Amino acid sequence: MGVMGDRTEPRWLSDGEQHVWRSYLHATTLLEDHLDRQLQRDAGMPHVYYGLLVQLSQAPRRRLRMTELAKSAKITRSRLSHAVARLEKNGWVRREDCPSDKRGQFAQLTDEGVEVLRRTAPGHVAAVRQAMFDRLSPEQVEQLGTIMRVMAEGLEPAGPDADLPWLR
Amino acid sequence: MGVMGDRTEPRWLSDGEQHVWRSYLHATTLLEDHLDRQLQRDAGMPHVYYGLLVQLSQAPRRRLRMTELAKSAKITRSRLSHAVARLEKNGWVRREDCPSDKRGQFAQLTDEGVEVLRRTAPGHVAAVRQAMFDRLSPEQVEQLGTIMRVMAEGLEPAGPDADLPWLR
DNA sequence: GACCCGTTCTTGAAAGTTGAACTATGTAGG
DNA sequence: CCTACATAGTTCAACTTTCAAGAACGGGTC
Repeated sequence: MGVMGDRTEPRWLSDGEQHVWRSYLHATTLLEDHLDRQLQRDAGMPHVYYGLLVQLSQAPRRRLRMTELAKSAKITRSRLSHAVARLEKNGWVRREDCPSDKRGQFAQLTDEGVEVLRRTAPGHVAAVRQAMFDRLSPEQVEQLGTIMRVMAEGLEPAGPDADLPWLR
Repeated sequence: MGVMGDRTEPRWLSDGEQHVWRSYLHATTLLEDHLDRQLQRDAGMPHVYYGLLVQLSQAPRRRLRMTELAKSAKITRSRLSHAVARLEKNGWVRREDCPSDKRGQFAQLTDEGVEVLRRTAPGHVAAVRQAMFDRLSPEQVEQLGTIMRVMAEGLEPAGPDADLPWLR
């Protein structure tokens, strides 16, 4: 295969593959919408913001540097800045200067933030369970885990030659 | 289990389940981000908008009623209105009045819209293939299809008692 | 017709996201 | 010290999404 200007017919998806792809899109968008609405209603924030609180709650001293939080939540620093600003207004997160690096900021989960999680986590887990784990057999759960890990490997940013595909 | 005010300890996710859930979130967000960027770069629109053009391209006379298009793309009518307005500005979609129902509108794919798809579809398919089908075994693809279908069933809006869970 | 109710689609404002530009700080080399 | 460059985080403008009205039509019923 040439690197650029490849004029050969692309390898379209087979009928089966198309069907799987559509099912994938269907299910993932429905689930993300469902969780977004559930959390917006019960916790007053979108799913991504909830994920930020969860990350913080599991970090030592319930705080993380902005960049680390962005990486673990797989969002841009820009997006995180806006998100933390909003969560700060709600009183769920507090910013703290990093003593060792004056550029740095910690995002720290407040007690109120912990309380929000304590109050809303059960409903969220129930939603996840109802949509996924209560409907799949143990074998399917295991298969799903394997499949998702494989897919993630191929998409890992800065993964093995991720930005140097011409070297493969 | 009580219907409301259930004070029993919620069924938290097991370690294995948590791991699968994280892999799922990780993979799906990475893939969606990847496709969004790929299409924004190569086609000048986000993934959802691209999906709208695809739906239209497969419809008879390359047109659909707004509500049907919204349903098949699983987005709200409001969102679709804004999206079609944007696609119309690009010249890729045209609105047409419905003769039989004066409230109705058709969204019709223009020749330019077809051309955009023709030009960008190969790259998009390649991205999907590279992220999913080239990395999974045929068995895994089949497993994924089954799993996604099962999950979608449980999330289907207006599905079996979807909004009446207390009757189950 | 007049009324009511449901459906179709649009609109406007607020919230969220993106990518690029920008500030401030750290780090390495001369 | 000074320059050059990298890193951490924010900000701005453009764009997208959501939510709550709202405008217009259709299909009854009286």
